[in-house]
Amino acid sequence: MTSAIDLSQDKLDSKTAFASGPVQLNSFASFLESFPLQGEQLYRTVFDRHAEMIQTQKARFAVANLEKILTATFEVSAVSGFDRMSLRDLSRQTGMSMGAIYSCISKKEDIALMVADIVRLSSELTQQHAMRASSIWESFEQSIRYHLYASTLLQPWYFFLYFETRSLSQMQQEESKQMEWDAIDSFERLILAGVDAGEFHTNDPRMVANTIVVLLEDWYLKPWKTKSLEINDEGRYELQLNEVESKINNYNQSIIELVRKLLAKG
Amino acid sequence: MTSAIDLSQDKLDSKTAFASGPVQLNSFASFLESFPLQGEQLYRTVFDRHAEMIQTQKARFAVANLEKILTATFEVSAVSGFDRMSLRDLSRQTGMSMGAIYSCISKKEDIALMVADIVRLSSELTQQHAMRASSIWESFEQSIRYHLYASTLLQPWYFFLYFETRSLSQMQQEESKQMEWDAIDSFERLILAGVDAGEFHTNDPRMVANTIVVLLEDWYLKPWKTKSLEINDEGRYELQLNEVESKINNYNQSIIELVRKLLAKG
DNA sequence: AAATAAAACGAACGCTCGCTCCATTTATTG
DNA sequence: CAATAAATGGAGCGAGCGTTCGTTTTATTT
Repeated sequence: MTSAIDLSQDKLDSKTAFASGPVQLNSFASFLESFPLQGEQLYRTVFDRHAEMIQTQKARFAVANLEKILTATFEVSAVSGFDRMSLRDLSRQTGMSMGAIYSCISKKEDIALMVADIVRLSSELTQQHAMRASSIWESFEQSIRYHLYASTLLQPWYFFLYFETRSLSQMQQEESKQMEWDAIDSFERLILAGVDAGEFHTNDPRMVANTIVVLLEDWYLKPWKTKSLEINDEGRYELQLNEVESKINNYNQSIIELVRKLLAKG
Repeated sequence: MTSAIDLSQDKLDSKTAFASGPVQLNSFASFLESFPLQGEQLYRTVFDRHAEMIQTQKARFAVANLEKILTATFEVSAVSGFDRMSLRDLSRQTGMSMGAIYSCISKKEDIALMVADIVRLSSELTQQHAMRASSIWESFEQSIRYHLYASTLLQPWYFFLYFETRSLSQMQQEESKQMEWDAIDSFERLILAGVDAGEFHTNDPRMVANTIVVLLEDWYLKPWKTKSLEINDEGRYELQLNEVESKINNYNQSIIELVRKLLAKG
């Protein structure tokens, strides 16, 4: 299903994994066909980037189990928090034994580390993409769209990192904060470029940049605001892809309109 | 110091406690002189509203200890989260024995309950106040100002509730969500009234309302964005009141400007 | 000053946690 | 088929948890 660029190799080098073609932003559907961090590939990436802490050798097994573990983690800890989730809960929820779980991780904290790593990777992809646009305004639109698409697809991951940062080491916590700074900086730079080019006008570029970032966060932190974004039992969006597509478009359009007003001249 | 409307009674009825005079919004300084949920009065309110779960009888003792407990809770759990904070941590931080702590609470969860209750109370005060303004625009300004003042004074409380909701019961979690809905609804109603009156124009009143609420949340969730808002050892703002005053004014002004643009006609 | 009540103390209890281990069974691979 | 890897499932470890309670200290009243 979906993209399925399955390279079918064990221990794939993580750097080459993202040399895949450019991500398409015409629609969420085309994004799904080109974005690498999803489905089997997503968990394979987790496996590749954390091989040293994983005892299971064959990617086939590890990938399947990592999917179970992470999915269950999101389900349980969205309600009660990561700290309150015991590995016995996790064992029950995944249907795996403690032993099986501990052959995919070396300690509980590893789960949080994996999530943090993937979100950071996804954010890097987002940042990289933004540099490709031809005009400033297009760059704006693409960047916002990419943010929305990626954080919709990886919503539980983004959500988890935001609320469970404090389960990570201080250094990791700082890095998460830095991700927000980077996002704000990046939008601010765009705005300043637009002001210099005479396309925009604003007295407070940082405030506008901050507003955008905060609205983008709101999208994945409070999915209940735009309801019915629940995923089905298999964690797929396909069944209601049209619906998701239009929700994203609406929210995207709202942000764009808002930014347009905030940066209007005169 | 500060307001000090000390009624010096035990078991004061909680409802009469907030019949105090109207809250002043001319400046943060005048807000501090009129807002009831601060200093001794704040902890007395906690005591009054949770007397049934508190063993300590004399308000004098309970109030002093509640202050220690809550202050320490904010300090510890801001770093490591409420779940990771053990009552032994709390005992160390407060200098109180386990027994002393347990004569102010009946179980750990009570601490989170107390915080949730105060934040809800503060939000209610905010909502009530907004109804007093004479013009729509004034109502806007007052409401935003009140939000900023209250959430600055009670920053650790608001912050704690946001990040530790999942330590509460499902019902309490729903109530917290409802608080956000109410805030958005309230701003949306103001906007719609302004549109009807021909003062504002917008295609998406809810988006504007949501943006305001999210920016107000950002203020107390990410104090590091506007730095140097740290309170001193005694938890007071007085030493740098001028600085706080101008930070709030700046942020308030930024929001107002933003809203003005978003609701501009033509 | 003595008597009474309230508050503070902190060792101890029962329990759950993260984590390990291992004999056994099941699946995969050469 | 033999050899290797994965998964099972539960017993068990020590640590640390929230909570209790008999005792001691402090405060208040008589």
